[in-house]
Amino acid sequence: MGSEEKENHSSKPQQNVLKTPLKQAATSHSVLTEIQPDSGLLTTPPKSKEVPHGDPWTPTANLKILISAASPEIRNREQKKGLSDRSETVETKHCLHEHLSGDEYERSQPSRKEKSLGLLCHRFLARYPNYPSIAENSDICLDEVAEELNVERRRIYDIVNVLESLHMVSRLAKNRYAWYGRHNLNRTLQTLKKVGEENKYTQQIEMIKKREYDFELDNDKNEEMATKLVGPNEHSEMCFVELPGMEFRAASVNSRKDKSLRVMSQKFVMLFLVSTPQIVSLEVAARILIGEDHVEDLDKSKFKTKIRRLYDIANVLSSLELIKKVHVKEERGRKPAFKWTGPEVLPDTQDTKPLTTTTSLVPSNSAKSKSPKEQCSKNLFPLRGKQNFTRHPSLIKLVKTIESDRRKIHSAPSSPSKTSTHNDQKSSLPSKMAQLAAICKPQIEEQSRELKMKLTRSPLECKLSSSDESLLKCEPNTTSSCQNPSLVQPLGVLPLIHNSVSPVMLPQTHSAISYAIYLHPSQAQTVTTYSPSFTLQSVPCPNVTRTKSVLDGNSKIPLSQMTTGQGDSNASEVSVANLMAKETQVTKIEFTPEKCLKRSQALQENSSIKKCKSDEKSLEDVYTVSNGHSVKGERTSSSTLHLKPEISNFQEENQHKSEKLDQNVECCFDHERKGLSEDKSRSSTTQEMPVAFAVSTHETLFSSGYLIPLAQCSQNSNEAIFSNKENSGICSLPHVTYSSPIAGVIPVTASEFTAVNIPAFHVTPLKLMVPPSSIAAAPVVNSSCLNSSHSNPVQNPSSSILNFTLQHLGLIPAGMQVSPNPVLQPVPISPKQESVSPVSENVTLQQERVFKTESNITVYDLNGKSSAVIPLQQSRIPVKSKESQSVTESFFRTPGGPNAISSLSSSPSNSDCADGISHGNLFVPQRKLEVSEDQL
DNA sequence: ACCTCCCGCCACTTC
DNA sequence: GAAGTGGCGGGAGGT
Repeated sequence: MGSEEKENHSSKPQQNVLKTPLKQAATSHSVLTEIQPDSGLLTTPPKSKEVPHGDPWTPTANLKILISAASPEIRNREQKKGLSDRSETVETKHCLHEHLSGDEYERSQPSRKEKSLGLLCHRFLARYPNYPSIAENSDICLDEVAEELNVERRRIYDIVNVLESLHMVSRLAKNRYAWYGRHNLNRTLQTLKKVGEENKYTQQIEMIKKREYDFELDNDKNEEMATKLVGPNEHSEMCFVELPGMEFRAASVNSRKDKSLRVMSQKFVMLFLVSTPQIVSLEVAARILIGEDHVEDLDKSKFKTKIRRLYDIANVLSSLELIKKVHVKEERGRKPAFKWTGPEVLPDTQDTKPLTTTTSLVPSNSAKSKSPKEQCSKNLFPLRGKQNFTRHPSLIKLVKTIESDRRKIHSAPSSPSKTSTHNDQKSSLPSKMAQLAAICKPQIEEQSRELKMKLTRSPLECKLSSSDESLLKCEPNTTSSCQNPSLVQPLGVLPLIHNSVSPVMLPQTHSAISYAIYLHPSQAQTVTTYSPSFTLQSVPCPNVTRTKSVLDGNSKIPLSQMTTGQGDSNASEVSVANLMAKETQVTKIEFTPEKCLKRSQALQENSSIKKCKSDEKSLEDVYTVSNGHSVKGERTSSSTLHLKPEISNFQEENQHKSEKLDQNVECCFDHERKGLSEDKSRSSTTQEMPVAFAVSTHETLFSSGYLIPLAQCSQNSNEAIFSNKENSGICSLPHVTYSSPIAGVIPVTASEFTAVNIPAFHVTPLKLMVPPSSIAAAPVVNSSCLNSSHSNPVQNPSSSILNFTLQHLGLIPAGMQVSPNPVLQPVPISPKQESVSPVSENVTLQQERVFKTESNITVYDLNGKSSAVIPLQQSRIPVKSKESQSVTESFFRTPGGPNAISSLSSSPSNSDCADGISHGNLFVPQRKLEVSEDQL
């Protein structure tokens, strides 16, 4: 969407974080003007107010404003400079009014329609990139936004709440949210779909429909039955479904969250995802939502209120192009309904496919495998996160300072729990993390040194201190790195990552058990030879994931993958060095190993996946071994959660693209591909990887029954290399939890991150991030030892590490070496996966499923033409539509976007599922419904 | 008359 | 007590 473009510009770098909302107001106005299609406010904003006094740009207010809008940096500057407070803002407005003629002013005051939430949401979305790069600072200051958009903050809450339900934003603090864009969208949708399936929404929908039908027939008995049937599922619904890594924020919001728009929004989305014709009428949705709360009281007022809220949600979802309005025509008349136009969600993939599973499973598992209640992030994550994190002594001081600074800087997060706050911040700010790391690293290092000198060194401390640098560097990456570029969102991931990754695992060879090899960070530094060739530079969060690859003992691992992973890591690093200038997101590189690991973890969590059990065990073993204690439970879950979602996205692609390859491999490749293919410009693509490095796909099968996260190792190695002092200078990051065999696990508190983050706000972020785990792992191998077959300096470390690892594990003969294929190639993104293209306007829904049913839903296009016939209810025997009719989508449809296809494509699977669930016992009379699309 | 849904009151939270 | 959040529903604009 156009939003993306604008977003890219508008999106502010982290620096913006400090920006004062008010100050920007002037700027914001200008921005608004640009953005607002409707607004007649093209006028130049008040000069004096718009630009901070000292601001050099002041003279050409308009021009500057525009520029500032386009240039985050400028805006940031302005913000920093600006001291304006509310009064200023107000004045600015007044000035604006003055400048405008009466007519203009009136025009500026949008009509009711122009004030619609949907439109507002569009403007809001236009301010941020769909796929913000890690480097980009995507903080959302509600005050600023409200001013810029010239709306009351209350409205912004409506938008933000819905976006939050999709994990497109998360609350960082009072008045501040972090913008993730669509990075997490797929994950979220998958999770929601799973939850929806678990909640048997399909059944509920059918029950409600049946009820209605019965009601029409004056059959009250059936209605009662239906109600009862529906009732059982209701229980869990009120919980807010969170993604791993995102949980803290959401949970922290407040006690009202359960009733919040967020939950409603999620449920509403679930309804679409689980229903076969992905059309949900407001009435049904309202009833289900109400039903969950109280089935009995469907009183009109409540129903009305629910409908109102659903409109609010629908407007936002429509702006996101996830749904579009249609009308369902029944005998009674036509009812407002919405049709899912968002990306196809392949929830089952995870379960079905172990490989992909990793990714998909993680998120889904967390949400799905567990009861809805369990899913509630509140219950699950917060504690873990906190518990797991232990603040390194050396950091305490720094942290305190930072925290104090932070308080000064911005209001503390309103979120209830302080702990949550820490977590939130950590998780929420991947990019920030990187920045912070860069900023803090030196400080931390110094402090750590001092502390070391003074304090008695426990082995752990030593390790930590030594590893700090590397760790710091790594973590951000790790977090962000989450294999999927899309997943890059650091926020959510970080916390988990820390947990999971941070533990440094010592290589242990369990003959039969798959395991991850982790080296102690300290070792890594010590042992690792710094390779100059690898220059760690501020890189937009490299996607390097610190994954421990756990492979299925049985599964074959193509060396290529491993190689690929390495290559990726290398490539990512290299690319980083090369591309840094560009600020390309190249850094985002996914590592197969991680995916694998994640997947395995996910599998563990997800009992449903049977194939992976062996993997799971292996993973557990790994964790156990690495940590020395049973950390796996928590960490695994957490890590799994984070990873899964990310992976899931790729999984989808993988499934489509390469089934022949080992799933793990596929995942990796896909990720790589995506990563390679993507540019910033392509942010629109679902998968955010701006730059992907193509890794040679040659499949070398690793005969050993073990899956070793070579890629990770490689990464690690590289990272480890970077971890050297030189590197340390470059990036610093908060620690993650470290586990040493001896010391055990040293958790780093989320607060640390937070603390670290604060400084970052001020400082230009360094982006190089390396997963701690990777670092840890890498260190073991000396670069010298490793370089056996490395044509590229860059690659060498990874490959060497890989070989070393393999040999060490006995997976490969000592003499044998595996070389990573570091071929960097841009990979074209499959159209399908490109979630959104700004430009797209009309999408044709190609195939609607036609069921052999008496009653079908007719889909009408905007013109009132029936474009498709859709079975109102899922029939047991779906027949693929022969008539695929196109429905013109009025809004910002992304042509290539997954949406069009997705919904349709997904429908079959959904129908299947739905059939299984819903049809199993219930027979729902089908009525003939007509669905017509309305313009939004 | 009904559909939409903006608007803002006000309760609840958090600081 | 102030500010931030956001539930809630009156009621107005649209159709």
